[in-house]
Amino acid sequence: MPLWIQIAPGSKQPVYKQIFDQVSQQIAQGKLNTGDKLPAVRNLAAELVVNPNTVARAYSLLEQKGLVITKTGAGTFISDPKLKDPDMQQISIINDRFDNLISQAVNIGMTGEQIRELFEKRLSQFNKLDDIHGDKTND
Amino acid sequence: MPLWIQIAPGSKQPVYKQIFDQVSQQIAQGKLNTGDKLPAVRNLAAELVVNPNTVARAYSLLEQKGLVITKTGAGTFISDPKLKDPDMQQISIINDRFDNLISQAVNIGMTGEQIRELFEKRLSQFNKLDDIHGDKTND
DNA sequence: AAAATGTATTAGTAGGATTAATACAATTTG
DNA sequence: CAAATTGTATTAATCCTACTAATACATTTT
Repeated sequence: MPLWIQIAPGSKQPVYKQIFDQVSQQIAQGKLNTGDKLPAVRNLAAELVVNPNTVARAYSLLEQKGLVITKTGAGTFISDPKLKDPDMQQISIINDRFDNLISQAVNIGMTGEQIRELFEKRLSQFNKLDDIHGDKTND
Repeated sequence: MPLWIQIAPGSKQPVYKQIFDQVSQQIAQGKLNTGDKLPAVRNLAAELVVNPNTVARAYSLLEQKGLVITKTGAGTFISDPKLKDPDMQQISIINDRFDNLISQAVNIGMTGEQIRELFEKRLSQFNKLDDIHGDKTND
């Protein structure tokens, strides 16, 4: 029972995200280490009194972020520690760049729709390349 | 009858945004010029067969973006000539920035869907500047 | 004062996000 | 191999937010 997770009842955050955040945090804090096994989805679900699917969704997100590796029948395990915090830090940098870019676009008079069109056009250039990852597309 | 606005019935875009976009565009194209008066909210609403509040919201957005000036009792007028003719050079700079940003995101392992998710979230934050209306921020 | 205009408040509606119910698939274990 | 354990997939119910509507109010013009 290495896991200490608490769900805030009246929180604005969805439950699956609360689980995701707390596990992420505990990995970052070193309370969970590579190879550690997370509770089975049904077990954690029972403990938190939520639906197993909600836990499964959190685990799925964790795997998507590279924080854990899941093997059906075996369990869900903390993965390599190298992919952890830097990822989140990078994402917040990317968010800032998006804000800045959108702000510039708005300033020259573009509407949200026009900005989105531009973005989608550029993104489609890259979509071919990320086929290599994209087998777990369940959002 | 200076205004030519069409509402797409099955569009994904909300009506108020369609109105906003089309008026913006007509300003950019020079079909509407500083000082021109927009139709009264009730008149345009009747013409488009939508609720007056929907038109009012579009006008409100336009004012928020600095494109028009509204005076209760008088009407709504085109204001600022700054945002005409969206600058193509600027747009190509923005395209470059998008490429660069997407490239960075892909490099840290994000999928196209994840990048789009981030982008949409930041964009919606920008569109959510409706707060100048009233302080009914009761959420 | 009356008419014309935009504004504010409240309520109803639709669609997406979240969670739940249930069945399925893969792995482990005795 | 068979049963138990684990994660996955599919579908439905629920909840929440954004949008639209109905109505009353405020300001300016005439």
